[in-house]
Amino acid sequence: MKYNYSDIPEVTVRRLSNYFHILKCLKENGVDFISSKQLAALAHTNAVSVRKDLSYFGEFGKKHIGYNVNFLMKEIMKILNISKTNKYIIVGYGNLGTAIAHFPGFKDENFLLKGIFDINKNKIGKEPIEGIKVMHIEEIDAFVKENKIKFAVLSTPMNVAQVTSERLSKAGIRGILNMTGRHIRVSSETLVFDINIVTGLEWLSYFVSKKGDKR
Amino acid sequence: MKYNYSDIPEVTVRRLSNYFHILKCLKENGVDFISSKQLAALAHTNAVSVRKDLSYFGEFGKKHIGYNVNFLMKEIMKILNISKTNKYIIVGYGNLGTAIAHFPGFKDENFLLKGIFDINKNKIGKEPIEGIKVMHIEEIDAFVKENKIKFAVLSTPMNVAQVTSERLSKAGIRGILNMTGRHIRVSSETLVFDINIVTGLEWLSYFVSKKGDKR
DNA sequence: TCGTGTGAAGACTTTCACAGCG
DNA sequence: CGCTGTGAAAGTCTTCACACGA
Repeated sequence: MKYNYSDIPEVTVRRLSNYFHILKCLKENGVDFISSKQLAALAHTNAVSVRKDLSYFGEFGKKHIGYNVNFLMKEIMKILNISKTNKYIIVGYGNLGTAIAHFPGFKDENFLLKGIFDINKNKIGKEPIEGIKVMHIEEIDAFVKENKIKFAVLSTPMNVAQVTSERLSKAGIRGILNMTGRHIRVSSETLVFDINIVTGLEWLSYFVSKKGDKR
Repeated sequence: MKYNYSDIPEVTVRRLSNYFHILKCLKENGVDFISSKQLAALAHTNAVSVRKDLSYFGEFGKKHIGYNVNFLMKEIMKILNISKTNKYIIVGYGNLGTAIAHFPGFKDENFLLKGIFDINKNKIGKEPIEGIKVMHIEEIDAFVKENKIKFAVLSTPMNVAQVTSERLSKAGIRGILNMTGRHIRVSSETLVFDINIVTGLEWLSYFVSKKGDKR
């Protein structure tokens, strides 16, 4: 069946990214085909959910056999718009920025780091990664426009999260991955995805303490 | 009205953690009272949702006035079970582990780092943070039991994520914050919260590319 | 038989609409 | 009035049940 993009649940998109990471892992281990049931088990969900999620975008499976791992990966990449390289920058090069710059997940997934920005004089000019220099934040605007950068990972200290995100939005950044732990408000032209590490522990704290109560 | 814990939406718990971070920020800025509408604006949601979320746990607001920031913070801390200190450990002390160990968000929120574990001989024995030594992963079991640690942040390389998480679960860890980017499967005794940075960029990639289509 | 794809039913969440109270 | 708390309606997402094909 054919769906309109507006019919597609948000959660589906997030799970798709999940499936993709699992498929990548399976491919590395030489798995060629996988059923919705097997994929579901690995993704902590259920088979129908997997099939439904995929069915929003097309019919990728073969009856009796399941899904071709490699083919399904390529289809998900098309859907997520990661078939071609997406350039991104890191803004705020402290511990977190360093971790992200070296995180192996990005390299294999067509996200290409193009620049790092900070305000610390001692960091600026250094080249922590082959070909990637740390630049002063004043240079962001020109750099983003010249290199047509769409995505930024925001890893500055909390107290400058808001002002920095506004600058990114004005420079033309279309998507901000906000890891500062502070909420930011930007123009509706720019999308924000929040990753808050502390929230993760709080969620665990709640559910661990509730275990034993009837559910 | 009184609700059973099983009636409470999962999303509500996650938003609660959000509200809490915002309230903390407001308190620092000297704000004493806030309406559901104001809080909603800061949390990227709407007023009814804020009130409904809170109403699952009690009646914390004052009509005509709104919510007392300090009081509401304390109530949310009770709900999330973070009124008393929660001890946690970091497992895998690479770039990401380092970033988490120094992340300011944890300290102010009653999450107390008690130990760091790795297998790298050059790291073991060091004391990167006052009072916190890096220990060998072999020591985890004894340490967790002796110090009654419930929570662990998993920041090892992907290829050892599964085996390490099993070890944590066996040692008695009740909640794992999984930042490895790999899916892990552990006994149902242990809860897992996944934070995958790459998923964030993929989500942004999808929605940025879909902007302009009717929604 | 085994596994996909999918309308329809059911469950869960959000939003509406309004009572209640300072 | 202005703002909270909450049943009920609307909307969204998940699960059921089954058609279909290898």
